[in-house]
Amino acid sequence: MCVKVKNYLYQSNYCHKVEAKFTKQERLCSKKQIDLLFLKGSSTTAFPLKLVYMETDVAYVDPCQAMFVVPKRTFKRAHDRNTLKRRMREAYRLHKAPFYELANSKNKKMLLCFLFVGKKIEEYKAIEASVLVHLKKAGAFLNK
RNA sequence: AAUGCAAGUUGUUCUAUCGCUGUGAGGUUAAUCUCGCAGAGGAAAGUCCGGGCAACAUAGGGCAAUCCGCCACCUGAAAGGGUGGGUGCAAAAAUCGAAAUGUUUUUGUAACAGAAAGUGCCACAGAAAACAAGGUAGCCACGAGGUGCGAAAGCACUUGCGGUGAUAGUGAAAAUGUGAGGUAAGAGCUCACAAGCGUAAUUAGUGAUAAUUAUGUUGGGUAAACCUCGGAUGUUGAAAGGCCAAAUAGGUUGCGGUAAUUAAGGCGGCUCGUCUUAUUCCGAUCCCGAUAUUUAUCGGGAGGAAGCCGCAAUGGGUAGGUCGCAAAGAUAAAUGAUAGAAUAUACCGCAGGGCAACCUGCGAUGAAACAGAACCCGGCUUACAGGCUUGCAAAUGUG
RNA sequence: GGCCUCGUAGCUCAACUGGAUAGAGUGUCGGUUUCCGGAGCCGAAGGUUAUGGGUUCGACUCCCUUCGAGGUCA
Repeated sequence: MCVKVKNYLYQSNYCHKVEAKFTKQERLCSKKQIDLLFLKGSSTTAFPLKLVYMETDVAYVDPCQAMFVVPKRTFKRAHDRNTLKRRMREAYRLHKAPFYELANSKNKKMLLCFLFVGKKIEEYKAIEASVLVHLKKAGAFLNK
């Protein structure tokens, strides 16, 4: 009995935690899909970031896949690029849950790509704000 | 005590929440979940060197190419690094001396083998930039010519002739320096001394090298120009290389079918293959004949191929997976984000001490340098906030 | 990850085997010509030869260091 209760608890925890996870399946890795996305996807900007997005019907995409890009042209140092990517990923991870629910309810699948357009290293809060704006816009696209 | 420069060393810690990568155990068919463990530097950087490792090549030797280059010892697999010494150059100080110079000491510095094997180059200026050579500067009046005087010998003057390479001049650099002889004037032309260099011998030293003696010689610089000498290196790099099974359209080969039949006999390794004879078949090719409209159809002969379909094999291409691969380890590339707290230093404020520079205590602020592994090691180079240690520098304050 | 090439006026390129004020076109500025503009003609400015060292009497050139740009690989 005890084990069953424990398992139940774990499952309930899992339901809460899955909202804030970012596993490998949610990352956009396939080169073909990336090429497609940049060919056919539409885009929006809100200052430090730019979002390129697109609908798909690929089987292995659960609700969405996302990737984060910082151009080497503006940031020469590897560690600057790393910090920016980490901040972007973190912001997306914490705020993606409502977007996922929307997508699941509409039965649609999305590919997302966040490009860093700014030329200075931005603080976490600025990035978080722009990610929120982008997610709202993508949600509006889903609603259409 | 503070300031600057150089070298060495160090290059935050703790808690909470939510995560990331790998891995072990457990549950589950599996996806995945839970728990535990591990997870970025002194340079991970530049890729400037040297290895390991891998594949290929390889009788032996040479050429080419690249790298290294005073000596001894220590360290290292090697490149390299360290300590000490030698030589050259530069600076400073001391000393001898009238001075130059020399000697000694200290500090810094050197891609520090060879320019006397050979080739090339050395702008402009200058006579000349290297087997020497020489002018309307200068010096000379010996030789040659001319003029004058003179009986002649000779003397004097002179030179678009001649001699000279001392002086001046050029240049980054000018053929070793000083003195004497010598001479028309001069010149290593001769001699003495000194200096440099080569060779040989002896002595000291493990050695680089130094000293002495003998003998020869006066030969500019450049090897970070080619080059010579000595030493080292086979070539290519993880996109190396091994393994795996799919899909796609070609190529080649084999078998079967489309359509290649049947019968008899011979031979062999005898459920099969092959040969001969007779018979049958043919849509591709060639030849002949007939019909008709260029084309097409029909008949006969030669000939038994090519094409198409299926299966299998083979080699190459496209695109993957996995091993290589790690007590960090991926392949759109992890090692984090947020919140709170602690402390070092700097700055600010207040108080105390001190003649002063400054020091001590309390409060507020609260990590902010350079920078992110991709096969692994060792070195080199470059970047670096603040702390600590050591050395040097010039000037100031106090005692 | 390995390897290779390049960096010169605002721009595009020269400068021989080290030799002297680094040159040409274009652009800029000034003058001239024209009623005005353009074109033409004349003249001028503009360079730390990417950076910092070294070799040499002398470096765009040779050697080393760093920075930046570009290319290439089965």
